[in-house]
Amino acid sequence: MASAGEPTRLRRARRASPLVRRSDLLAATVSCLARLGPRGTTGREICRQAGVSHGLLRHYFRNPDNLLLETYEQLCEDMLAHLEGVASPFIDDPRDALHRYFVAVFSDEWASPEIIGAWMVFWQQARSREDFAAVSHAFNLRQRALLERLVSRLPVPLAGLPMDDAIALLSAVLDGLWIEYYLSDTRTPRARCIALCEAAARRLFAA
Amino acid sequence: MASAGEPTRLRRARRASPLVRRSDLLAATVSCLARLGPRGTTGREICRQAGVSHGLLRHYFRNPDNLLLETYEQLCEDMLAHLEGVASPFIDDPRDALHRYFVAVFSDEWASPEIIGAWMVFWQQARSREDFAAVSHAFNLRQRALLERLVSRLPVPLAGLPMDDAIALLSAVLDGLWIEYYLSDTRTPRARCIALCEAAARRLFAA
DNA sequence: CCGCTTATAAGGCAAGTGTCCAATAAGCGG
DNA sequence: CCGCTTATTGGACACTTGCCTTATAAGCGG
Repeated sequence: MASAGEPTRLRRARRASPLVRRSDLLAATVSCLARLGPRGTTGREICRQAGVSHGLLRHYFRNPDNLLLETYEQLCEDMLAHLEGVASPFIDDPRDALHRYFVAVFSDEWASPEIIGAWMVFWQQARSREDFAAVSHAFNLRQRALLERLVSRLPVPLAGLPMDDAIALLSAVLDGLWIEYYLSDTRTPRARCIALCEAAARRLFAA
Repeated sequence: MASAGEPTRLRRARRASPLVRRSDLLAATVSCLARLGPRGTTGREICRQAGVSHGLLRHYFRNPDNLLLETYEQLCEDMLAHLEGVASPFIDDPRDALHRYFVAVFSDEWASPEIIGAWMVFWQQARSREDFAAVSHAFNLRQRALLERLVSRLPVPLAGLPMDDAIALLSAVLDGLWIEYYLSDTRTPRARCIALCEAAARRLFAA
C-alpha cells in the first residue's frame, strides 16, 4: 500500500491535547452506540469514527469496556449539570422551573436518538455489571433529588398522595415518554410529550 | 477428545421435532440476551446455550440476526396473548380487570430481568432497523388497544383529560416503572410498582 | 536548531464469529 | 428389517476483534 517513492510516510493526525482527544473518543462512542448499536460498537470502530488509529484507544483508556463506562459517566454528568442549570434559576417560580425541566428533558440535545439509544445500552449494562450499576444509581439519586427540589416548592400541595409516590410517578412518566419519543418521534412528538408531562404534574400535584 | 476405542462416535442430541428445537433456540436467545447482553449474544453462544452445535442455527434460521428478530416476534406474541388472556375474563368488573393487568405486567414471568433485558435490546434495534421497528409498532398498537378496552369501561369518567392523553400517560407510567423495576427490584419492589400503577389510574380516571 | 517526551500509527497474534459444506446418524415409511 | 429423508454435527475459511509491542513523528523546552 505504501507509495513506491517514499519511505512509508505515515499520515498522522495532528497531535491534539489529551483532553480533546479523550473527549473525541467519548463522543465517537456515543455516536457509534446510536448508529451501530452495542454490537457494532467495538474499540476499533470507535477509533475509525474518531479518525484515529486503533492503537490510540489503549493510550487513553484501559480497554474498550472502560471507554464505555467512562462515556456513561460523562453523559450522566453532562446531563445532570444541564438539567440542574436549567431548572435552578427559576426555582422562585416553581411552575416555570418544572416546565423548563420538562422542555430540557425532551430537548434536541438530550432526547436525541443518539443519546437515548446510548442510554438504553447503559441501562442494560447496569443490570449485569457492578460498575455500571453504581453510575446508574448515583445518577438516579441526583436526578431524584433535583425533581424533589422542584416539586416540593409547588404552591398547591398534593392531594392524598405521599410525596414519594408522586415523585416516583412523575419520574416514571418521564422515562416512559422518553422511550415513547425515542421509538417514534412522529407518533409522539416532542410537544405532546411535554404537554403530557404538564398534565401529569397537574394531576399529581393539584387538588 | 474422542475415546480411544471407538470410531469417533458423535454424541448427538436427540432428534427433536422441528417446532421444539426452534423454540429451544428462541428461548436460548432470550436467556443469552439477559445473561450476556447484546454483545455476548452470538449465534454460536446461543447454540451452546441450547445444547446444539453451531451448525444447527442455519438449519432453522437464515442467520443469527434473523433469529433475533423472530425472538422478538415470539416474545411480543406471547406477552400480548398472556395480557389479553388475563384481563379479558374480568371485563365485567373493569377495576378488577385493570388490577389484574397491572399484576400481570409486573409478574415474575413477564417482568423478569431476562425479559426486560431482552426487551431493551429490541427497543434499541427498533430505532435503527426497519424490520424490528415494524414488530415494535404492531405490538404497540395491540397493547394500546387492550389498554383502551380496559379503561374505556371504567365506571368513573375521566375528568378533564382527553382519553388519548390518559391512556398515553398510563402507558408511560407502566413503561417507566418497568424500567425502574428492572434497574433495581429492591429499590422499587413489585408491590410498590403495582400500587403506583393503581394510584396513577385513580388520579387519571377519577374526578 | 537540537533532543526528549509522548501522542500516534501500524503490525502481529490468539481468539472468536458468521457462513458454507460435507459427513453422519436418527428415526420414519415401507 | 432396510433405505430415505433430514436433523444434527463438526470442520474450513475469511474476517474481525482486543491486546500488546515496536516504530515513528510532532512539538515542546532548552
